[in-house]
Amino acid sequence: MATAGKVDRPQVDRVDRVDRVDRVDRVDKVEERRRELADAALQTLSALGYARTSLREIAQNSAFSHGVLHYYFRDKVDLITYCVRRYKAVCVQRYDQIVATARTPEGLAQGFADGLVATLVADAHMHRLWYDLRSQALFEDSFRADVLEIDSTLERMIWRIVSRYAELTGSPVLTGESMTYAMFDGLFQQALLRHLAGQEGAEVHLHASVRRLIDQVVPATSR
Amino acid sequence: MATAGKVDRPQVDRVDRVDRVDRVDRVDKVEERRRELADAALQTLSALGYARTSLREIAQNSAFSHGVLHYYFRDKVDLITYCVRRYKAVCVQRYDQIVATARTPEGLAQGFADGLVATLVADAHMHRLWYDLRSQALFEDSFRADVLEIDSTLERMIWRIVSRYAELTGSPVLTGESMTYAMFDGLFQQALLRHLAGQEGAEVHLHASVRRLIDQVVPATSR
DNA sequence: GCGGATTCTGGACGACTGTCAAGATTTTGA
DNA sequence: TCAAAATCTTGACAGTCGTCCAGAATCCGC
Repeated sequence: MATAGKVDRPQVDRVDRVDRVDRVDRVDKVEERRRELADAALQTLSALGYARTSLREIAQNSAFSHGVLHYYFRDKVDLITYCVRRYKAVCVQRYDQIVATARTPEGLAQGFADGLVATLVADAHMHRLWYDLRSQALFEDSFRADVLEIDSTLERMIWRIVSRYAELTGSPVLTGESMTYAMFDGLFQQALLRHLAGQEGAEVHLHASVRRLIDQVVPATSR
Repeated sequence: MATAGKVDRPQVDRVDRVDRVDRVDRVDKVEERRRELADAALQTLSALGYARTSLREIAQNSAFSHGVLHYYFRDKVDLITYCVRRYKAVCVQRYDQIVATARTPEGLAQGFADGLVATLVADAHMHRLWYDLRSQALFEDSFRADVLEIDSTLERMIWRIVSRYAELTGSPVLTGESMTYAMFDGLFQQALLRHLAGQEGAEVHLHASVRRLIDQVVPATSR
């Protein structure tokens, strides 16, 4: 009868070690199931888009029936919000491995451009979901806070790469954090639409324009 | 009984002047009603977003009942597609007046930045609809062709401004047509989200970053 | 002003939606 | 092992959706 959201156990008299471990296990289990359902939701959303995704469809892409969604999530907005947050986790881990390795500025720039093109092709459905949800945030303020937070995360991610590049070249970065992100995001979004539309040059064009934007944002030092 | 789409009149024996005028009048009248309904649809869509807009809601924002929509449009996709096309017409006329007047590069750059900020604030709902529909095109290929065409139109519009600016300063433009558009679009989209989220600095930040991007794309000549 | 074509209304349809709750099933703790 | 708690299934609910259609209302040439 109790919903999973509020993990309240009546007998909280003796809070010994065992009980605490139990509770953590319980919470972890609930959280794990939530993640499982959210992943099914993300898969469905990235395939159909926000406007055409129903709870029953999500449930069919999971191992459970549609009723269980209301056991782990208050309502649809709660589920989608959780999905948006989860998306961030998947997203950040994806990008950060790009920066870690490179030592030369050329290697970093090339690795960055390569990485963007690679994820453009490999994760196109996930990326279009992001742009779809961000568009929803223009209308529904339920998602807005989370979307803005993810945007900030991506912003910092781009900034880490660009400022690292500037550090390696010894030049300053001409644009601010958010402006830099906005421009790269614009390039990526354009490439995504073209890629999904089947335009052949999309990937190559993205690669070239990313390389060019890097050089534009941190000017080449003549040496 | 006949639907308005296929304007077929049985008696086409004597195609005289009067008949021809008649037909034109008929077509114009149907087209006018289509535009009227499409405008109601655009108003509704820009208020609610694609996912939450129903045909009945659109009809309520017009002077007609919901049945008439299927008299002038085959189905929902047909209506929305028509709306997307109509959006372009509204859109282009809006921007082109920005360029026409300016004579000095400074005037043009300032007018451009001012214009973008002005439309960001005044037409925020229309702009968020555009980004919403463009996101839909990532999923539904019904809209894709029209969306891509509108994107090209906007691309050329931006290019006209930037290349005119370059012409006035005597410097070349460093980036291509589509890359230039993508970057400005990224800036604008970021500003739109922040503006709708109520962040105060959004407009000022857009203005500053647009000015900066202009100078970045066509380098200042020292003279 | 009449008669046919055009335009519009409003209701009905089947399908689908989010939400909920009663009960079956499984897990858990003593 | 057994009862209670947690978890899951299933069916039902009140709406809303896009679509269609019979007929009312309007327009227009004669």
